[in-house]
Amino acid sequence: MDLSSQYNLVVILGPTASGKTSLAAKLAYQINGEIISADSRQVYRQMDLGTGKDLADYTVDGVTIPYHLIDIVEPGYKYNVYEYQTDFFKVFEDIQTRGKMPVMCGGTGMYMEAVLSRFKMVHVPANPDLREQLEGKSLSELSDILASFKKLHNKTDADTVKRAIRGIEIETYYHSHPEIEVDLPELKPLIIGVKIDRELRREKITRRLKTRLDEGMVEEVRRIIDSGVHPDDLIYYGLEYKFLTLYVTGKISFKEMFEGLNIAIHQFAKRQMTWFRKMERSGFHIHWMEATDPIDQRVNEILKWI
RNA sequence: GGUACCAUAGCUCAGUAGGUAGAGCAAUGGACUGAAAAUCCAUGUGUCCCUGGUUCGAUCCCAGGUGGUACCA
Repeated sequence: MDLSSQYNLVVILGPTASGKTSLAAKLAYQINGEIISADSRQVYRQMDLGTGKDLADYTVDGVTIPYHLIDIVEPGYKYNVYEYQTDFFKVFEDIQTRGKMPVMCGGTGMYMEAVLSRFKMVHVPANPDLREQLEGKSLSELSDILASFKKLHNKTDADTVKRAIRGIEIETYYHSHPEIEVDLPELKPLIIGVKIDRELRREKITRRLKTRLDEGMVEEVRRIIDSGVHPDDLIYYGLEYKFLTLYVTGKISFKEMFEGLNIAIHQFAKRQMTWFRKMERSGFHIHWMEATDPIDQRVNEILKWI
């Protein structure tokens, strides 16, 4: 009997600093798998230390496990859920074709859910006529227009003029193409969650932040800015890139940067857990495992389920 | 050693004409469909430093302690 017939995807999720990458790599090594990253920031090239890429984690016993959707776009670009979903399924089918097991690993809840819930998302091209028509309207006018639609698809936050216009654009497209259907592959996922005690998680985050600063995280940000990426674009990536850019451009002191960033990462980890709990409530079964349990023991346990 | 000022939430501080108290930050819970490491919503938190006095009643007034800060010696 083919063991891989029960599941066609393994998912490893968890908050930042839970050690999910090493677990995913070790597991992939055992099951002839390849990793599909689900991280909205590791898609960017050059943003290594700040996004915690830890590429060394993908090497197990001298073998480098193939990984995907890391280093695929340039800093400054605005990657999004739609692109992620498209890229994911492309890679997913490719891995399947080659007879290997896809292992999705990451902490970006919305990206993972867009895949697991197979959100209906199609390419919506820019609509120049519509954009011209909406030009000059205030945010509240745009919000009213957006609200007047009987929502078919788009539920994005319309908190800036640009996003509101894009929202209207997407909504308009869906209304004028009601026949559109998306055909996504069936998923039979085994979902593993790595949980870590709250206090331990905070300690690890702070320790890791210090290490990465020692390793040159400030220089990395400086280099990216020098290469021509506008500081504002970097700030919008949040966390490390936000606080380090503010520090590098002299807006805040080192102390303010360190303390503010440390707190922000703690808050981020909390939000990640909120998302995972919601996924459970909405019907996804997550097998939780303790981050502090020996990694081989955890891998063996997962192997039993597969 | 003397003088002055201070002591209230995890932190920084406000306040009570004497009726046991409130902001910001932090923390915690939640939302999330095209920037999601973003963005947004909700919720607490207390020997008001200690002891005594005045008072129906003291976190607040008075006295003494203790600790801190500044200046003087």
